[in-house]
Amino acid sequence: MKGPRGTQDLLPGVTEKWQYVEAKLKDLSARYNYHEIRTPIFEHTELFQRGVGDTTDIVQKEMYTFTDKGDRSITLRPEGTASVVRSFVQHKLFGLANQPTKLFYIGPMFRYERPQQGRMRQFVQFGVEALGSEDPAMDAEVIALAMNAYRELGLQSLKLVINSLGDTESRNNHRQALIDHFSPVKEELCSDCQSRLEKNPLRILDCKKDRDHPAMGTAPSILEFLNDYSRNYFEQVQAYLDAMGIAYVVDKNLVRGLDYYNHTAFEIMSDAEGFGAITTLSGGGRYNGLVQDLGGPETPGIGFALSIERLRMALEAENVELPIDQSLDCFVIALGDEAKVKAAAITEQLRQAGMQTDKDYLDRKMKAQFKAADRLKARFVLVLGEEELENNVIAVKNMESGEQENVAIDQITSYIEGII
RNA sequence: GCGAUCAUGGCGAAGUGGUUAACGCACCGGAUUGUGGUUCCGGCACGCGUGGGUUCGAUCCCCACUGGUCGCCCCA
Repeated sequence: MKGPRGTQDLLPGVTEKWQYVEAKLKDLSARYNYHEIRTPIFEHTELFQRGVGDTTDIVQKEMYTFTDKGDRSITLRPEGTASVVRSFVQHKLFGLANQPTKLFYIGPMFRYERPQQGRMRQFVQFGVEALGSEDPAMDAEVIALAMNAYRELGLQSLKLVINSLGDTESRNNHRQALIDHFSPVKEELCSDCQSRLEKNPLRILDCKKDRDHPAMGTAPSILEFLNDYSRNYFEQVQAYLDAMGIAYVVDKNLVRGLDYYNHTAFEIMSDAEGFGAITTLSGGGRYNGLVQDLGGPETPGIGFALSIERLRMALEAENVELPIDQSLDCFVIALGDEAKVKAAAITEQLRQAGMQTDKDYLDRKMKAQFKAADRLKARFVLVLGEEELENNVIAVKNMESGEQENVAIDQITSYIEGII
């Protein structure tokens, strides 16, 4: 038996790394005053159709959708924002005293795709959403948080790319201009671009095959279509980033795959060696119309999401060692039947006193028990044999120094507490 | 969804149309009747992703399926 395609089991040895990363992200969120929200991993299919957008790849071909026993169309969430906004509206969080509402989430997402390194059918995203503020400083805060998530874990080779998609008006005007621009030469474009023309004309600008087509150079840029408000907003976001000392590049061809984005869009990519075709670590942007689209009051929002899998890939690509303590305080060795019983009691006593303690359960020879203790990185080995039992002591060996001494059995816990 | 490639013990990795499927690491035991290392000796795949087919006979040939990886698409 194997797990379904595109899924993975996280086993002891790596779960510790995940826990470390997750704890870091939660700590980071707390410092920026973002609070955790947990939403269901499945939702009504309609939420994503309306929220993410009917024309997106996610909705058109990547969703895990099924009908439940009550004949409802259900979808495993492919991303986090739609659910968070739905919850924000449903529970009327816009009415709370503290605004903007700053939320973070972490959990599994599902997309039906052809898996490869860094692209899973079930993957874990951490993301934040700030709802209720249309301040360029808010955009900068979210970007800063995203960058720090990587920086604080030790990553160096990062590239922050930003762009503005403008407000809805700017965006739609630009889209139409692109369609007008490329339609006359549609037949000369590659098949991908011909379908992009309807779906997502901005993508054409990114095409590798049609890079040299004459229409490329003359294509209208989004920046030309930004109205005054949009242009000014984008400039202010950059001013805030500059003030915070966050380096970025503006890429006017940066397009996000989800329909709800407007104004600020950004992506963080890894420059590290050994990254394949997939270099995007996280992405986000502003979505001022989404709350209203999902039935709430007109409320601006901005957020981003990162994949823990890709974050961990980046850590490995940059050879970042996470400071994970895998040692054990004590390992108790028993020799003889009588000692075994006493050793079990002492082990339990040490554990209750807070020591990470283990013992042998395979009736191994003393030598083998020492090897086991060594493998487990035990700091102290406690040996209880017939001699010790007779004298009511237990031998305590410091595995690092090699020193060993006998300690009275009824003193053992306080003795260990004293030296640990 | 399209194209390519791969699949042998816990891990890495040889291999051949035909008696007992190399080797390395790890693990277990012994040399060393109670101390972690080294060395030496021994043990460890009724089995070569799954299911069919070809054949006197297949881990090795063919087909399908499943899964991994890479590229495209797209993204996190």
